[in-house]
Amino acid sequence: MPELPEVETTIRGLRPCLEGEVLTLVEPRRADLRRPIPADLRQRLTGARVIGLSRRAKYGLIHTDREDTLIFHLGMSGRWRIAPAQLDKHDHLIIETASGKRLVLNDPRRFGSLDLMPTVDVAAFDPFTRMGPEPLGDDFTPAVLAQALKGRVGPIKLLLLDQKVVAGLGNIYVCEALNMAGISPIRPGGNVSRAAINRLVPAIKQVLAAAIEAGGSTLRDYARPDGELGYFFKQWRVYGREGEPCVCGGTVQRRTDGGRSTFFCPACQK
DNA sequence: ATGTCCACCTGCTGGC
DNA sequence: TGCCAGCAGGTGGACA
Repeated sequence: MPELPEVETTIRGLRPCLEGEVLTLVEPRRADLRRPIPADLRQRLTGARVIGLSRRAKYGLIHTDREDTLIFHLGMSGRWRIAPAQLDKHDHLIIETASGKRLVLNDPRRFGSLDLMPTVDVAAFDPFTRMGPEPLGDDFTPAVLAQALKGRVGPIKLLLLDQKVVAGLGNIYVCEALNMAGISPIRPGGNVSRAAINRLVPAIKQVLAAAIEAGGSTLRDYARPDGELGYFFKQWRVYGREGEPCVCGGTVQRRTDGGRSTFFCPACQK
């Protein structure tokens, strides 16, 4: 579920449920996920009004009129469920609003996180202080990426997964963008030509934008009252397609880099 | 600073 | 049918 496009569509899906709403119940069901859940979360959020929701990289932010911001990360398996028929054992946070909306944060593997910061201090949230640019922002340009890759010897695939280089990409979209740009995942970062970087930056923006588009429709499915989980759209070119044809006519292969699967086409990715 | 390995956790699938 | 290895969209700490 959760790379940048999934977090973005999650935020868009949560907005109609939360924006302008007063939180009447905020109930953690356990003390920790990846990190401890702030002990004062319930006290600080109950009675507050949500004034806005936003996203930074793969983090979702829920801002309240008490000058607090709830920062959530979905890890590998996190998702929000809207108006669930009943609680699941991995529902770790329950939120209810004055108008009767009910949401739960579900995360079986518990690699996600919940943090609460004064809104004015959000930029100082530790993970944010080390992050590179938003890939969909105007300040993520070929020149900026070229500077970040300069002199780096690690494979480009792993560098794009490094949130300090660019913030929000995950395993799927890195594989997809490298295929779109015709760049080998194992090419050393500093060895990616400027022409290739000029293809890579728009490829990243394009694949993320297309995924957000698709994610929007899937989230509507996901929010259905019957709880139908039809949200796992796939129109990937290489990810999960080992042995299948690439658009170039080559065959998609799979390898392991940094302990994670890489899907790529050796015929067109150089 | 950079690169590499690994731990964190549950659930699912495929092979025997 | 059961068991077990392997794998899954992420992050960050330990170590060379």
